[in-house]
Amino acid sequence: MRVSRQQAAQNRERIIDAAGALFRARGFGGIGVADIMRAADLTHGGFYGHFASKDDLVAQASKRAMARAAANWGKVVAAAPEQPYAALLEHYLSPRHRDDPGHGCAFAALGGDAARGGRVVREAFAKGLEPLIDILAESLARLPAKSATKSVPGPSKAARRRKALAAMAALVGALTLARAVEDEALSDEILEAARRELLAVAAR
Amino acid sequence: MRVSRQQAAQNRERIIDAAGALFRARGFGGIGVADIMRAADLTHGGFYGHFASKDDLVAQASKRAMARAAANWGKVVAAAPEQPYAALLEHYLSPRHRDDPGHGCAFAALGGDAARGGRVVREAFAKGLEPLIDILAESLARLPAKSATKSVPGPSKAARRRKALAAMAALVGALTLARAVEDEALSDEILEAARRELLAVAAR
DNA sequence: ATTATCTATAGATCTATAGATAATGC
DNA sequence: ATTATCTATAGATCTATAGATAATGC
Repeated sequence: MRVSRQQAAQNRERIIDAAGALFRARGFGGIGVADIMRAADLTHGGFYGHFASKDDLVAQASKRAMARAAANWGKVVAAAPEQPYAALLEHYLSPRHRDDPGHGCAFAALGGDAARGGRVVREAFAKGLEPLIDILAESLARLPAKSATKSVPGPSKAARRRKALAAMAALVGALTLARAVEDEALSDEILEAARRELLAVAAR
Repeated sequence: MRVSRQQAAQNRERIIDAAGALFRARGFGGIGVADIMRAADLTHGGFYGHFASKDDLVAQASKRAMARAAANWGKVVAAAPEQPYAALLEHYLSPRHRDDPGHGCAFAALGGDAARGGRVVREAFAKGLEPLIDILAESLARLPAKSATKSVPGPSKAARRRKALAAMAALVGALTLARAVEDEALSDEILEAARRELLAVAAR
């Protein structure tokens, strides 16, 4: 039953990936170690050879989900060099993202859980937020000027970071609300309102 | 050990209030029926005389927390008739609110949990959102005009609702993020950024 | 020989129920 | 007599660990 060192390392990766999806879909407390191991095609008992505790896995899986998000955002921005900010909004606030929390943003799916979590988990969330803020700030700097006649200087670096933090909050909140309400028309309305207002603000 | 009909009704209220605080502080799954009953100074077994199930209590407690929020927002707005929107932002995005989730906004504390919850819970969240949106929309309509010279018409009713939904998303997201990150400076920065940007947008 | 995984289980906790108890309210 | 609450417990589930097993890698 024993596997090679390389295979064991791959198994560990599979556990983290399975956990990332299951935690986002069901919450940190909503899924057990046994179920995660089963999803990774391993048995329950093998878990503690890979991780010190469930909380350890929670932090690892959260970190990876956030790093994946940053990579994803990078691709979205690169694919729309003319209007990276609008592309990010479209990407994040889509019904598709709303309807698949297991493969979506960890802040929207697990922000509330993280708030009640331990120090290690909350540290991971603090670290994982920064790259996303950077991408948002960068995309805000590349907004098309509203009128070519006025050549006002763009917002300062501090202002861009501030706007990026506020935008991130709006994204996370909109997705959270859109998922929390049973009413689908209301859910769509929330996504649409956030998309439109964020874009209007950025166009200034 | 039996109590009067009136006392029993009061006991029921105490259970709902205790649950409201404990759920917001620890999540729907993070606290058990026995603990809630203990917090209400009752024994575990008595619970099922008052509620059909834990999920029933989850919905009741969520409803009450949201109704309380609406009443609270109403007071905040009434106390600052000159700038109700700014007062709401100040109130919601305060470190005090961030540091006491047990007595704060149910959407920020339990939005993620609700998204994974049953139909009854999600219906309660959809219903509970509307009064808050109404108060936000109303307070947005009473914004001081930026310049008295231009007498532009205010935003339409539909536009106010859209702006209210986007603002609500930003509030919930900012509080969620501020609570999820371990870094206190970053947490303060998030609250401050959301406060400032939301106000700037509203002043247009 | 080492070690990645498996089987089995201890110990804790959680929802829900059954039956007993005792005070209220017709 | 009714019923609000209590005690006690069934049955399920969850984290973590102990010890066995079997294939890898020195």
